[in-house]
Amino acid sequence: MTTTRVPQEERTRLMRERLLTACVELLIERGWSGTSTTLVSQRAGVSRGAQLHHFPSKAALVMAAVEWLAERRREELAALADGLPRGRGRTRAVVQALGDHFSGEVFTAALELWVAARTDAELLGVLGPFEQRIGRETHRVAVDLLGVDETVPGARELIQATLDLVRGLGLANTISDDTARRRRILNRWADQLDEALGLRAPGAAPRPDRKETPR
Amino acid sequence: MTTTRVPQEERTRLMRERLLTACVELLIERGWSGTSTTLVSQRAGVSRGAQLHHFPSKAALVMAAVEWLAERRREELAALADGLPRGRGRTRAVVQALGDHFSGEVFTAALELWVAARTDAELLGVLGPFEQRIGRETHRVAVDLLGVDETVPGARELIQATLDLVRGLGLANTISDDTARRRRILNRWADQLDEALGLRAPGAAPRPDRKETPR
DNA sequence: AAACTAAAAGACAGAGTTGACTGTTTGTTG
DNA sequence: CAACAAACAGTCAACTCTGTCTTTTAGTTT
Repeated sequence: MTTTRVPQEERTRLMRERLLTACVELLIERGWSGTSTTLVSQRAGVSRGAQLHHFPSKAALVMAAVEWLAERRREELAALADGLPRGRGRTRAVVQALGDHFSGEVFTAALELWVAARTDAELLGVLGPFEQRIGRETHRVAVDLLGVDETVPGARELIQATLDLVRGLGLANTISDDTARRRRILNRWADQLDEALGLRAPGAAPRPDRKETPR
Repeated sequence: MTTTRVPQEERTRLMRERLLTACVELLIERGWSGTSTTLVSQRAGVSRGAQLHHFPSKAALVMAAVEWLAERRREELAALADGLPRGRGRTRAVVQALGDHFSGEVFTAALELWVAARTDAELLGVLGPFEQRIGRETHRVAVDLLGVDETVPGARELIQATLDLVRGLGLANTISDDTARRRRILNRWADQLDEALGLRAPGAAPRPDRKETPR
């Protein structure tokens, strides 16, 4: 009599995914305080009972969302590498791409969690370690993409500065569309990086073959 | 029979001030979603009725808090100028001071409002113009303090980048104490600024000792 | 001092939130 | 196919939040 056979494992996976996407969508649309469990279940088209079955408390739901978002951020970051020019305008392209990444919806959602975690010990306990890991990974990606030699004194700090800058730009972008300004600032910044890190050798060969790390 | 004579004007001023400080304190301690009107009146030691008399709605209270905070930010920023060395380490000192400003409590409170405003049209309507004005003022202060010639192409963008950078660092500082890292990054960036903007006369020794800052 | 107005207090209604709880359906397993 | 467990549905109580309303107190004005 069972019309369609759906194994439990799959059903669970689907339910959880629906709830988590709904949760993140709400985070983006209505912010942390506007994301109630009731709304999440409504938007996900899931009954309250089912929701409470999969995530017995709001904390559980949000923590799962944190994990899920982290994965999304990682994916988006990885996709960043593709399609970037390799020669002359490399640095500018990389920096702009980072800027876009930190001005997207995924970052917005993360920002909501970030700010909420500041005053929510439970959330901070989960988010803290994740952010630390994501931070390190992002740093590595940036170093990779730019092809920077981190043993040069001060180079590491400049990369960190670059990442904190795009974070700041992302913050500014939440309130008003800041794209044009961001473009200008980041282009200038990229030039600065080129000069300071000798990616464009001062006076001569544009960036001696610093072997590009693959992937 | 009246034991202490307090004119109405003064009473009003005091009440409003108590409520606003309580509101901002709560913003810092419990974040936007943790700042309920009930809590504000409790913390201020003001009855619910009195609160509603002075601020007939939560929106009214928060809007007044926005104004009040803006004033505080202005003051803090103005105080920044004092006590900064004038000669050699000027740029570093200025940049560090900016970094500290954007990592303080006042910034934290503003950040809560900022993020909340993203998904709250009414709040955004009030905060938007304020932030724009404060942004412009901060930019001017930075230009002043650094003594930058903004007619130089690209100089303006570098100042903007500096401010967005400290904003990003401020954001990072909310979750974990980031002081040491911030110091390093900003020192490095200050050197970069000196070089790029010719604040240190070209021809003089370009920063001989890159000794790592202690602490 | 009486009349008037602003300030302050606190109770209350209405809406919304969270999570517990009971019952029903669906898949899995012996 | 019978027994069992997981998944799903929906109601309910306790709590919190906001803003209205009535009442009392304190300062101002004539």
